Amino acid sequence: MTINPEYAFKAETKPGATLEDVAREAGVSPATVSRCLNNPGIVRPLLKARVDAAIEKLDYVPHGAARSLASRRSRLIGAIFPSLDSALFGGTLEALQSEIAGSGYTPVVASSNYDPEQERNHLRNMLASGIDALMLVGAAREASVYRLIRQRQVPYVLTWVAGTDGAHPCIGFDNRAAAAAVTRHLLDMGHRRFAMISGATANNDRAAGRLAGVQAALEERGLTLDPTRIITRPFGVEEGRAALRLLMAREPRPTTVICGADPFAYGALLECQTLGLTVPDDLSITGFDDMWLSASLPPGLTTLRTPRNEMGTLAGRYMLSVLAGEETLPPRPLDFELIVRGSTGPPRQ
Amino acid sequence: MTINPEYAFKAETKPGATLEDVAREAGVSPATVSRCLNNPGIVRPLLKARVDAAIEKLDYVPHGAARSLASRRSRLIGAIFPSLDSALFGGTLEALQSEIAGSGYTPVVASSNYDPEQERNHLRNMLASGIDALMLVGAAREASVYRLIRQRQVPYVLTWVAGTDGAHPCIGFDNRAAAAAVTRHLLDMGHRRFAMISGATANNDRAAGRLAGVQAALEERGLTLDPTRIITRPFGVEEGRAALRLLMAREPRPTTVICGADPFAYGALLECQTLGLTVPDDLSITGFDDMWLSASLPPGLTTLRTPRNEMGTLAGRYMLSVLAGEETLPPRPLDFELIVRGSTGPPRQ
DNA sequence: TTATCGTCTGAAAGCGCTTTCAGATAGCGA
DNA sequence: TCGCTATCTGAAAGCGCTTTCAGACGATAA
Repeated sequence: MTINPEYAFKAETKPGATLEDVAREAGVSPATVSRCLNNPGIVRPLLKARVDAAIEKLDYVPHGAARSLASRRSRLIGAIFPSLDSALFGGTLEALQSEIAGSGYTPVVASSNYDPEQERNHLRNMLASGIDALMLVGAAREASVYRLIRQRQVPYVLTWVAGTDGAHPCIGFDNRAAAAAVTRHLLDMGHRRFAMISGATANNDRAAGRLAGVQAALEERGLTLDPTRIITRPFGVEEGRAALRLLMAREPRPTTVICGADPFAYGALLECQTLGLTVPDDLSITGFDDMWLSASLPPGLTTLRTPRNEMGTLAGRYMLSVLAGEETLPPRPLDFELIVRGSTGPPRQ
Repeated sequence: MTINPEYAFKAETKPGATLEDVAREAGVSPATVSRCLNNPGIVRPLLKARVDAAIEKLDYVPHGAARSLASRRSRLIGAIFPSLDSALFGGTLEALQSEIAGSGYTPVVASSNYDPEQERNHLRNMLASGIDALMLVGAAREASVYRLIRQRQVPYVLTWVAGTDGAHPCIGFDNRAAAAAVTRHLLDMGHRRFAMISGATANNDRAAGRLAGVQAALEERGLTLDPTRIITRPFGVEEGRAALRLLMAREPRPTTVICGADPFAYGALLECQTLGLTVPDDLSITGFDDMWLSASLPPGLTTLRTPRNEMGTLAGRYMLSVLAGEETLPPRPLDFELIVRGSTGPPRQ
């Protein structure tokens, strides 16, 4: 394979026309060109046309850094996710991105790998690059992190959680209530022996909230979730599979397993097949998030659909509105929806 | 819920210490502070310590835009993906991000929704915000797009494809060869009646390459892929399901279905269950990419593992190295690997 | 026609940092 | 002790744009 020398770049300065060039070409002052760009309509149509022509002719692209410096706005919005390689947060990011793109903002993203230390580093980086606003996932983090953000006066919004009692602007849903809804669905069908496969709850208030929701709903009916019936694992199909095997190895077997995330449930369903268990007759299984396979994987996974795209969209809209200087209150907690499919049914007598 | 007034931001200017403040505090010149930040080691340890203390004390964070403007580097690397809500490109993004994070670069990302028009817009945006380098997926796009990039002298790299005959720096694998490998595996088992479920090939050279690879491998053995045996669909499980139903509705039925992406294959496998077909005895099925469920979904999906994380890592490394001014040649095409699992076997007599 | 007002344009001052260039300082040999 | 070189530091000039301020211009009213 021959290497085309055309792309043997050096790290050089880019030439490119400047606003001053455009001004000269159009026979106006730089100030006018700037106005055409940022506030057309304030400039006389005739001049505007001349400027537009000059821009076109010189193929002018404004210099972002210079703009940011002079205007004190970077047009960059930061977003830090716990992970990006699952479709879960990808949907939120995608939605956020489309929402803000139209307003000339671009997201800068980072993934923390569920590690507070990494999150903090990315945050520092982003603050240094002058992001105008920030989106985070979850509320559980050290107070010093929030202090850092507030000190820089960067508007921020937390997603995937709701109701921090007004301490932070949140755009999300109540994980606890959602998990309780799942649990009640099972209780109503007559289940009494529960087990749960949960994501790690340290630094993850979503997972913690879901666990707490299950426990609370059980206690409402005078039941408790035996700690040995709670398996905590990193998210993943194989992890769900292994967890289910563990749970079914001990008598008395649970009649239902609540999974804190869909991948766990996929694994659990598949393992039931392996173990020769019939779902839902031998065991009811529920997931969380209604990811792309939940409708398809037989017998269809009963799961809780979370508004993952909506959160991205609304978070974007919220930040844009704050940036526009509008008085904005974050919306109430978003709705979730229990999707009942074939994987849940009454327990066998 | 009461709203805490603490976060009723306005779009205000941020105060924050400047480099000059630090210089004053440390009793040195701004130039020295700048050097401490960008080129420590060139400055006397004693002074450096004083500066560090001042930075610490004032809680100074450098102003990214000012830096970019003065240094002509934004420390931003652009990445445009066709989509972000599948785990496919998420892995690449995640890997890219970790690779460049250590060097003080941050990715700015966008998703084009497989739409060239959107891709072009994002590109313009990114060029305007002064990205130092750019990662794209695939090679198929209008020449004018590449012209735009070259004109701005922005180093770029294409991923998920290989070998554009040296026209572009690529970090990826040969989709055509990969698909041919899958096909030969099936040919060697004795299959002769093939069908394919393919992603849309317009503006998607990965999908096109995979299709071409299958056709080429068949022609090597004197076979052809009947156009009516090729179903083209947007990626998705349900789409794969529907496509399989179509393919099996017509006699003579194929003995094997090659899927251009794993989600198709998941759908196909599930639909076989519905139709009462035994895999692989009645039908062999293959996927592409070895996504997270391929090992778990019974009977295990034979698929082609693509180096999706590796591409992110290497693309990041390549761009960093170009930015560092090193003479860099992009690596040879990356390896792929055929993962044989239970979903393929010899055709029934 | 002249005075007054409103609208639009241009001049110029930065935004906060990097980087060149020249000057200061210290170290060394003679 | 002096002069020279090698290091390190500081002064100052921008980087390309936004935005304030004042002035120019045309239009309207008297």
